[in-house]
This record gives sequence, structure tokens and C-alpha cells, in this order.
Amino acid sequence: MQGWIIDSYPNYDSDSIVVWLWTEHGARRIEDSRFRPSFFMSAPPSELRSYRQRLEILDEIGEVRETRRRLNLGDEEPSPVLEIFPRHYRDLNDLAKTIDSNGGYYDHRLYNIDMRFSQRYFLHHDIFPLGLVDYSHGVWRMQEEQFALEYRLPPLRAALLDIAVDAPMGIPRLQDKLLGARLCEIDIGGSEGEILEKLNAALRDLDPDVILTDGGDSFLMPYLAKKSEALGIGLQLGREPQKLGEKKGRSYFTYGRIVYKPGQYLLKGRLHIDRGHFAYRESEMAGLGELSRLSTIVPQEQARLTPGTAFTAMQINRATRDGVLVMWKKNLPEFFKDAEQLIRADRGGFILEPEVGVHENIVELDYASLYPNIMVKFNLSMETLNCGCCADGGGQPVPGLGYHSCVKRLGLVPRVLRPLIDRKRYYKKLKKEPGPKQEIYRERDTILKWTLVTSFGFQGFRNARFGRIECHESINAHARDLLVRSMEIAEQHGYEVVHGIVDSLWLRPKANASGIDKLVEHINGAIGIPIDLEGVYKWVVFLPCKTTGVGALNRYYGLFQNGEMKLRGIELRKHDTSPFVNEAQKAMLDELSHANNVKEFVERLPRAVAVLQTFAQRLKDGKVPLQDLVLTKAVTRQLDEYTVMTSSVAALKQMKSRGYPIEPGEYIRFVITDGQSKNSEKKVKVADFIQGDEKPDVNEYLKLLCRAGETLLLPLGYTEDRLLEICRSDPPPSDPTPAENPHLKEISRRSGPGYMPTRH
DNA sequence: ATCACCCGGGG
DNA sequence: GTGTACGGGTGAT
Repeated sequence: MQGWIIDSYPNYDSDSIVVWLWTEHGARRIEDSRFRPSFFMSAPPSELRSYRQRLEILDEIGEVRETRRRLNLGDEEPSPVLEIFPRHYRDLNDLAKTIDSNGGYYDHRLYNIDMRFSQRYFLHHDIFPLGLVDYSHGVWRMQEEQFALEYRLPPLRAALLDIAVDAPMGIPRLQDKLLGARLCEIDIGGSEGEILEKLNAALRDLDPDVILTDGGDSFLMPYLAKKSEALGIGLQLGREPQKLGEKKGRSYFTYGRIVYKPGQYLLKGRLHIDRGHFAYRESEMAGLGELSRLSTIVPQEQARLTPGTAFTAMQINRATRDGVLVMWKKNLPEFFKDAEQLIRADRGGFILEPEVGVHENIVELDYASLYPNIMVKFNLSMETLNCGCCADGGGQPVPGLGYHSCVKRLGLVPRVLRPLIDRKRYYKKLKKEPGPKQEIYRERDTILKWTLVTSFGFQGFRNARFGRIECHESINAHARDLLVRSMEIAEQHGYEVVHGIVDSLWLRPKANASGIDKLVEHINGAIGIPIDLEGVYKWVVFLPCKTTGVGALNRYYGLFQNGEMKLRGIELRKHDTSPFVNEAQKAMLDELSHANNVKEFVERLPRAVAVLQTFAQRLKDGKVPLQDLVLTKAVTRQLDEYTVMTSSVAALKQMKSRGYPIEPGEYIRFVITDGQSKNSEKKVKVADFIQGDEKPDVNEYLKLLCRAGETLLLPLGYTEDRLLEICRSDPPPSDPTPAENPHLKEISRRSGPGYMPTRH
């Protein structure tokens, strides 16, 4: 039987692995009870036998074998270890905890503990999800390479599931009445019980492979699960009966902020995918599939995880295939560092302060995937850094840190990254060529880019499975060194370096400057990591720090010769800005985008200010819909942990008083109705509770509007106060609204995190 | 003035 | 099941 693995999970009741295969003739369920997961324990050779005898007595243990495995990535030779087979799947984790904490074993370590059962099964049979496979007489045979560049996914049939819920409080709650449901094109109505029964029937008839939802994990699924239980009507959303398990949601710290992750509602044999989940949102099925194939995490789970988790899974797979065990807990002390070394090592990426103001004819060069490329080029991995085999001085030195990396053996991180970089390069090239698979290539490229971006951070993460802080430092040291060397080459070619951050250079060609192609070629040849021309700016404005006036590092906007605009750090790029202010800033940029050089830019300034004025007038006339004034703020802690009465806190109070507590990591959306008020009911109005008769705080929004204007125009002499003065007066008689710049529309659509786990 | 709090990142 | 560190901006006290 040929098909694609679309789902897999352990059956804890029968100690077996279930695999769902998508075939031409429908989905097939395969249950394999032969698979026995195991984990490993290392100990001094003299103790192994007695440990084994003690372990064998335990009820939870089925078998203990003495065998040999490599314990560390850097080990040449395998060491003697015990391989432990729990009697039941569900015992594995508890058993590991028992042995680890109070087993009375000394000088021992545990390996291969926290791996998914499905991932263990895939590794054991050398198969992977969403790859074409043959299963006959209990034997798996892959029909394609895991790293094949060209492959196709099964034509999964997806059905969008949505429900209508009565919401007397503005936002639906679990106890509110179910009014209807919609599956694909099928509208379902009737009593609550009828709706559930008709939904069951519709799913049986339609038999989709994928159920798509918007916010399924956070509301739709828990709501349906509760309804089904309350009414005593079983609801089967997956391909086998299951209790829709409530896994509790939780908040966790990631990407520098707290994220709320709702409980997972995983279906069996059918994929529940929330369209708001990261991989699907960014790259749809093609990107999710690419990631799932490479990480061997089944798509339904991968959809809820970050590319960083996928990267860790890839490392585990690589290590396991290399015959190296994966240590349960990382326990690698940092090298001793003297104070001076610490200061040098902790300095982050390279930064050169830009000249504030508007500049003409500036060239921007960017390194593509700089950090992953550095890891590959300099062979940076936990086991290759300061390796013993190159300690005699033959290693690759790390600039300024006194470390070295191995020149004899390729490290785990480069081995995992190399194919990812190659794949990304391939898809990036092909996505530009028109054809039926163009969109697929684009999505694969996008998800690979994210995976590469997060791979760097993992090196410095203290809990990273294969991370090491010195690796992180070394990558930064190489990055600084490369950028400085690139700058020197640019200067040799007659370019003045205007601004530089981490992996980008802004250059001003002098009269005698050589061509850009020649410069790029020279840098590529000398550095060995591809640098690309991001574009040549007709004009670009480097913005000052509003408090100190010196050049800010990551705040600028400019117009490329091809008509595209690049914006960084301004209101349009921030997700908390209201649509009204976004539109105003976009309209100002639309106006400025008609300028082809600095002279025209300066001439157009009054028109940009006039645009701002018309927006102010609409606001003063009460013509701006309340929905356009909604601010969206991230919530970072529980309500009682806040000490300052900000508008966000007022909104949180309002939510709570109506029975909607908000968890850290969720977002809160509200309109400011009286910025000065200390009363949470008067100060703001939560977006979902808007009746329509509320009045926004016009002065507050005028201030926000003019501040967005100041952000753009401060280097050109327009402060917030000056703009406020202009905006409080009447606008000019004629309407100077210019034609829209199509590239700006593109930008504004993307300005905000698409995934906002708020309730409906 | 100081503290509290939120935002960004890639195309 | 999970990137950190940090500059930047702004509001409350």
C-alpha cells in the first residue's frame, strides 16, 4: 500500500504506534504493536552490571540490555550503556524521573528520554511524515529521499469549520448558546443538539483530511467539547472516536515576550490546523509540509510549534542517525572566562551609528542568512568549539576571543544547517520563475528562512539541547569581523559607509566609486558568504532617537529605485498602532513616494503635512469609525501584577468585570475614550464591547496622529507640537490626497502579528 | 526624574 | 514545551 504519512501517535492502551496513511483510496489506519521504545543510561563500567540487576527488578521495566553507544557528539568511540525498555509506553517518562532523582545511582546519566513516540518510530524505520512511502507485510519502504528538493504532498482535502455563538456580552463564552455551524459550504442550523448531530453527519459524508479553524484551540474546540459533554451527544471530529482532551493552555516566554498558547485539540487521523498558527499562517501547507518532512514532527503537532522546535528535532534526528545518544538534561559548564574576555564576548552584533536625516543615492547590501552561513563556514557547533583535536593551534581561530573551532570533523549544527541553506537557496531562486509551483517554492522558502533565523538564537539559549553560549559568542565575533572586513572592501572601492547593523551595510558611492556589481563580487570572493544588493535608495531617511537626537539604529524609511519602500521601526511596523494612524502614516509616505530625489522629497514635505491635516480633520469631525481607532496591546502578566493604571490595564479590568479574564500572551483591543480618566470604565472601551455610541478621546488620537507624523519628519524640522498646532487649525481647501503607492498597501497589510489569540 | 511597560526582528 | 538582550518610545507616578 502506497501513500503519505499524515498523522501518527502512540496508543497508550495497547502499547502500539498508530500511523495514518493517505492513499488514493482514502485514509488508512495502521497500528503497529511491535515497536518498543527505549532509553539509555550511562554509568561507570564497573557499575553497569549491578545497575542492570537493580533495574530489572522494577515492575515498570520490561527489559534491560547492555550495549554500546557514543554518548557525546565529540566522542570517537562508543561507551558501554544500558538500554532500558519500559513495559508500557506510558511508564517511560515516570521511569526516567524515578531513576534520575531517587534511584540511588551515582555518576549516571540518562539519554533519549524526551522524544516523541512518533519521532522514535519514524527514526527506527527511517521514514518521515508527508513523504511517499510503501507499507506492505508490516515493512516500511520510503519511496523518496527525505532531502529531495522536488517532491509533492498528498492532495489533502481541507474543510473550514466555523461556528456561530450567541454573544450577549459581546464576546462568546463557553456557556453561550450554539446558533449554528458551517463546514466548508455546508450551513448547519437547528437546536444545539441537532447542530452537533448534523455536524457529525457532515463530517462523515465529506471526510476531509484537514479541518481548518480560526482560533480552534482557543475557543471553537473547547466550546464544542463542552457542548458535546453538556448535551450528552458524542461529537467525532477525527477519524476515530476520542474524547476531545482538554490540554491546559499556558503562557511561556519566547522571542523576548510572553506568548499565550491555548490547549491543543489534536484529532486522530484528521488534521486540525488553526489557520493562525505560525507555520500555516506564514507559509500555508507547503511550508508546514516542508518543515514536517525535515523535522519528522507530524504536521498537526508541527503546526503548533515554532521552527526552533523543528530545528531541535532535526538535530536530534541527525545525532541519532549518527549513533549518538541525546542527553536528557544539558549539563555543560561554561569555560572559565576572565573579565576582559567576558566583555569582549558579550558584545552583540556590530553596529555603526547612522547620520540622521535624508540621504540620496544610498546603496544597501545585506548578507542573506549571515549567521547560519557563519556556523557552516566556520564549523561552529558545541562539540567543534575548542575541540581537543585541534587544541595544538591548528584550529580555526575565532576573532578576538581566543577560541578555535575544529578543522577536522564537521559539527552537528553545520551538518543540519547545510542542507537547509542549500534548500533555501534553491527555492529562493525558483520562486522567482513563473510556473505552477511558484507559490509552493515561495512557501518553502519562507519557512526555511524562519528556521534559519531561529537556529542562531538556539545556540545561546541556556536550555537548548545542543546549544552552548561560547558558540553564540563565536558566531557574533565572526559576524563583526566579516562586517568590518566588508566595510574595508567597500571603502577601497570608493564607497563611504553611512550606516551598518549586524548584517547590513548602507553605502554612499563617491565620485570615483566602482560599480556595485564589482563591489559585491569582491566582497563575496573575499568573505565567502553571499552578500546581496538589497537595493539603491532614491532617498532614505535615518531617524534620530527622539530623546537624545542621535541616530537611532533600526529606525528608517526609504524609497528604492524600483519604487518599493522599506520601513523599519516606525508606527506602521508596530502592531499596536490603530488602523487610523496606520492609514495616516501610509498616506504621508504615499505622498513622499512621488519624490525621486532629496530635492523633490523636501519640496513634497508640505503636502505630506497637509495629508496629516486632512486625517486630523476627519477625526475632529467625528467621521472616523471607532473600529479604526482600536489599539491592540500585548498582555504580559496577570491583571493583579500590574502596578500602573495604563489604558491596557483599564481594558483588562473591563474584560474581567464582564467575565473574560485575559491570560499573559493574549492581546487586548480597545479604544481610548478618556485618556485622563482613572476610571477603567471611562478611560477606555474594549473593542468587543463597543455599542456604537461611544465617543473617542479626540485629543488623545490627535496626539498619536501627530506623533506618527513627527516620527517621519523630525529630522526635517516638524515636531509633534508643531504638527499639533497645524492640525488644530483648519485644513487647506483642496484635497491633496495623492495616488496610492501599491507597495505601501502591501506593507500595511502585513503590519501586525496575524496571530492574535484573542477570543472571538 | 524615575519607573513601568510594550515593541521590534524577515520578505 | 520553551531564543536572549536591548535600545527605543511613552505613560504614570
